[in-house]
Amino acid sequence: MKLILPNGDELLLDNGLTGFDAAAKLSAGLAKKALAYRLDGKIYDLHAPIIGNGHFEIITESDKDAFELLNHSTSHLLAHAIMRLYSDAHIGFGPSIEEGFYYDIDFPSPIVESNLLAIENEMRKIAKENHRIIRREVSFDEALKLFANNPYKVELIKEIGTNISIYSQGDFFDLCIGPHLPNTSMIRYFKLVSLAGAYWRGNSANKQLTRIYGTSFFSKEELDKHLALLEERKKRDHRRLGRELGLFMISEYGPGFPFWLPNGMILRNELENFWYKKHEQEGYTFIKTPIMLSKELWVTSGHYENYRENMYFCQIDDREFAIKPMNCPGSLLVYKNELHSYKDLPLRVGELGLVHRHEASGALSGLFRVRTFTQDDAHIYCREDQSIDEVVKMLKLYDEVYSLFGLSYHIELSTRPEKKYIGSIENWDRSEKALAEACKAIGRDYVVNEGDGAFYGPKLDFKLKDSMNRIWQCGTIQFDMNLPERFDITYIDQRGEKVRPVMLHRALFGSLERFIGILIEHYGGAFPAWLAPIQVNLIPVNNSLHADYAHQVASALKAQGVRAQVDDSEEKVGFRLRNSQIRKIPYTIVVGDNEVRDKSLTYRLYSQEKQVTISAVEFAQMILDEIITKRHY
RNA sequence: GCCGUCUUAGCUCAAUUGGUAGAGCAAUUGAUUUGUAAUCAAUAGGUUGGAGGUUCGAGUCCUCUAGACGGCACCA
Repeated sequence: MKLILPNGDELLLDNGLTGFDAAAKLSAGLAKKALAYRLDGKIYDLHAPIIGNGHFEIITESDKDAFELLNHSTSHLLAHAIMRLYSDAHIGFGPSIEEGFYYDIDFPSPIVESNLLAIENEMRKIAKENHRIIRREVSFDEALKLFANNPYKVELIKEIGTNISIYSQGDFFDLCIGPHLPNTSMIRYFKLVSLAGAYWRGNSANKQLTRIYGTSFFSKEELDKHLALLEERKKRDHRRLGRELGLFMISEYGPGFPFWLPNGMILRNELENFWYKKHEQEGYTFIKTPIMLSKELWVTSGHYENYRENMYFCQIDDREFAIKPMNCPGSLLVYKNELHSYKDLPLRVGELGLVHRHEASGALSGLFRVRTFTQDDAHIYCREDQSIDEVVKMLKLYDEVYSLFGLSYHIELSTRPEKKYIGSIENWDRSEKALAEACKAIGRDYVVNEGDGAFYGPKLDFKLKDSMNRIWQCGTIQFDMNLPERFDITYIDQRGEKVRPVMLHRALFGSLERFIGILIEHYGGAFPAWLAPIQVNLIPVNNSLHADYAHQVASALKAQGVRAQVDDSEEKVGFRLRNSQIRKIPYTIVVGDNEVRDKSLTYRLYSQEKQVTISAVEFAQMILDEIITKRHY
């Protein structure tokens, strides 16, 4: 066999030799560190004979796929330990995931978090027993016999049919495609993190199994670092910061219905003002449609038929009303309120619309998933030939806004569902192409989410990461091939004929609530000045000598729109400074004799120790500039 | 909605095998007037989420219920 190494060298091997042999031939040192090998992009176990020629590489700890290999093998180690401790348990799926691995297990009686330690200890024991991890292929019948007492594996075997591979280590074996590490002793630094329920095969009609999450690393340092990160994330949790900073609260009298507190309102209003201004510049007009509209409207829109279960209803006199779960029908009524000419298009109509949706109780989570939220919605009515341009405009706007916050995101293009869709395939193809072309036009990559479009049209979704690395959909751009028909909207073209316009739905923040939740975690509560509830906190050293000056400065700043306050409580400077830091106020200013004498200010930034003294006038200029440009200090 | 865990003062947490609820911070009051992350003292604060049950006795055990948390399912 002729193998091409990463550095371009060639390695000639005899037939039947394995990855181990190749690694040993390359260098004894490498053989020790080898985890698996890669041949033409595909990963194989070290035990596996190398078959064929191609690009060849030994995978070591530094390889991009090493983490996945390790964690997948650790999930097997977990299953091994479970089978030793709970011989009547049945194991399901056990893959590696982004930050580790999990294994779904059907326990005859539930286990609790405190059991994890014993399982972990058993895992360490097995790892040290130094078992070779071996792959072999078995026949369908043999596989059925091996897993006869595990209904989950039997189900899988029946689906796989042929070429069934199993991995074994010591007395444990599992149905698995692999690849795996060569030996259990390579698994050393891991931790079982949590316990949860999960439906077998992700289907809520199936039984719920117990999912054990864990994470595994090649060194203690990496593991410790990861565990420290988990702790840090807890500190940044927007629910905690929301309470500590007085941004919002959620009462048990209104699960999923957040209350906005004074500090949170400042942040929210700033965001809304920014949103209005930005969209005005982009040629949008604005409307506000009623929160409650007659049921018939929702029958017309199709929401009653499709989403009745998640809508709130009420009765007024003898008529049934629904609280809006979406803004589109309202927007369409506005569109139909007058005739439109082709000259009016594109029509960009924005609405910060308050919607209510009955989300499942178990789905609620802080501001991320709520039952009432404000969509920064807009509907664009345009001619078909304008649609790509419109999408390009939006993509640029989205990119500009997300970048302003320093948020990273990725785009997903969701295409026509296999069955549940309306409209012609031809229309779908055209719309999907328009979205894809718009992305290409601004050079943005996107992931295709096959068949994940809404029933009425394809969409681009913008996914942002929170501090827990959880991905949340925020922005969206959607083609709608349903509502224009249902509401029979038209415009008059050059020839005086009625034509159906293209309707695009879009939201940039998605939900203001969710977006603010993400911002809170993203900034760890230390907002840039333009969003900070209090921007400047002045601390007079001696209240009877310096407070007047502090108030003068504060008034001057306030007159220019800066949110400044004076903390002249009867406390030591150190104590007031500490409070200022805890509240994460961007600028804390201490004024004493020197400042009063020189008409200057000595400030320090949040979380920084450096003190800077400048004139009061200069300071005002500086912070105003920072606020206007929305810079992060 | 489902699986599991949890709920004690505004917050963070204590309270032996069931024996009748404590601390720190915050708050209030008083003293202190302070130069870059916690001045001192006093006071007040709780039907232990709610309802029911077992028991001589329940924060602790049981049942129901509400809410929260970690996931899963869902997310127009």
